[in-house]
Order: sequence, then C-alpha cells, then structure tokens
Amino acid sequence: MKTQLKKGALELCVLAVLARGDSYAYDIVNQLSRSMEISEGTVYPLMRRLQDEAWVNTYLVESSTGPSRKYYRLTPAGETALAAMQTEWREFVSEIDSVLAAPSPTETRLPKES
Amino acid sequence: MKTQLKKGALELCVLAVLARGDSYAYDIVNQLSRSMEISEGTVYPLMRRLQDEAWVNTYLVESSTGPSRKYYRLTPAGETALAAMQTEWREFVSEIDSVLAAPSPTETRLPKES
DNA sequence: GCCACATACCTTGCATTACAAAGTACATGG
DNA sequence: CCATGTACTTTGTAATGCAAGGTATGTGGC
Repeated sequence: MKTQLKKGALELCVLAVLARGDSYAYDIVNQLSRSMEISEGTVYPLMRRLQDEAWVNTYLVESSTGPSRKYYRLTPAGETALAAMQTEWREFVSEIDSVLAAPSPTETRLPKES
Repeated sequence: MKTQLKKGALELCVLAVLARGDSYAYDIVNQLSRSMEISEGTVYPLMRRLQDEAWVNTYLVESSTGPSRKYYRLTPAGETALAAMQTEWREFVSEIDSVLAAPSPTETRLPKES
C-alpha cells in the first residue's frame, strides 16, 4: 500500500539528495534506502525524467571499483523545482493532516442532514 | 503534480471522513473539498474499492432535495484499516521529512568517494 | 408545461508512476 | 573462471487520480 503513497514524493527526495551534492543513481538508491524502501527500477526511470525536465545534467566519472558512474548535478531550474516541491509537500501534509484532525461528532455515527 | 502526491492518501481521507459519521459520496467530495482539491471521478471508483475490501457497507436514504443517497458506513474491518493507514501515513511523512532534513555537506557540491 | 439548475449517481479512457524481473557490463578475489 | 559486488538500463504490470461524459431526481422561474 505504501507504494501508492510514494508517488510523487520520490522525485522530491531525489532532488533533495542531489541538493546535498552530485551523485549517481546507484548511490542515490543506497542513500534513500537508509530512510525508506526504494528500488532501482524506480530510480533509473526517474532520473531520465529529471533529465527530460532539465532539472539535472550529467557527467561520467570512472570508478576504480566497477563501471563508470553517471553523476547527476542539479541545474538552477532543478533547484527552483525542488524549492517549489518542498512547499507543495508541506501544503500537502497540512491538507491531509487537517482532514485527519477534523472534529469528530459527539453523537456517534448519525447521518447528517444538509 | 500534486495529483501524484495524492495517490494512496485519498483512501485514508475518505475513511477518516466516514469515521466521523456515515456519509454519501457526493457529500464526502464536498467535505474534502474544504481542505483539498478532489473530483467526483476519483471518489466514486474509490468507494467501490472500499466496498470490495469490505471496509464499508451501504444503505440508501431518500432525500427530499434530490435523488436517493447511497450512504457508506465503516465496518469494523474498515476501522482497523483506517488505524493502520494512519500509522502508515505518519511513518511515511517521517521518512520523507528525514530525507529532506538530512545534513547538507559543508563543502558544496563535491562528488563523494565511496 | 418546460427549462435551467442543483443534487446525486456512475463509467470510460488517459496519464503517471512504483516496482519486479531481467539483462548487460566491469572489476576483484578465491 | 566464476561468484560477488558495482553500476547501468529496459520491459511489462498494477494502481489510482482525473477529465469528460452520461443518467436521473427535485425545485423554482417563466
């Protein structure tokens, strides 16, 4: 079920990780794995989308411990998008919480008349 | 974009509304509209799913101001599911917030060596 | 009577996105 | 030479939000 909750939030998470420093997909997955469940099959297509939106650009760096890494770097547009998403995220959480916190009727379970 | 964030959370919202008292889809849409954007085309299929899961059952009530209303009532299983989802929701928000709040490197934008 | 409007229901088709599964390729160590 | 870890990518499936459209009931104005 949690899968559905994640939709849209992972993009924000990936941008937040990149705001802390350039990284490559495999490492992003590992970083996010410390806080949440995430799979490679989710992140690689997501990185492609971020590129298509021009929120990141890429460069290759050779590694001595395996194949070359494709690093992603936030663009100015990406930073703007990240800021907007953080605001949206906070608004979204407030909205849901306000629904959850709405007053419960003192009389239990009576159909309301409009 | 916010559309994606909503996935999975609306089910929780609808159950939370029903926990405050039986209601019908058209009214649920209006109640939720006070806190968030929501459309009928989303809610009606969702109500069907809640029925399929046996989280709600229904009864008809005639209205003097329009067609009969199909009221939904939370079942015990629905209350259990609601409680579980509320917990999941809080965990989810914590996870995302922990990613957003993770420490920023003091040195800006340097590729990390593993 | 008729017509617009609000109420109330429902369905179809589209877009988005998370994920499992599978595959490719490089480097190291037994 | 073969298993393991690193690192990338693609394909297909499932879930679900939403616009758009459709049906039907009741009220009030003309």
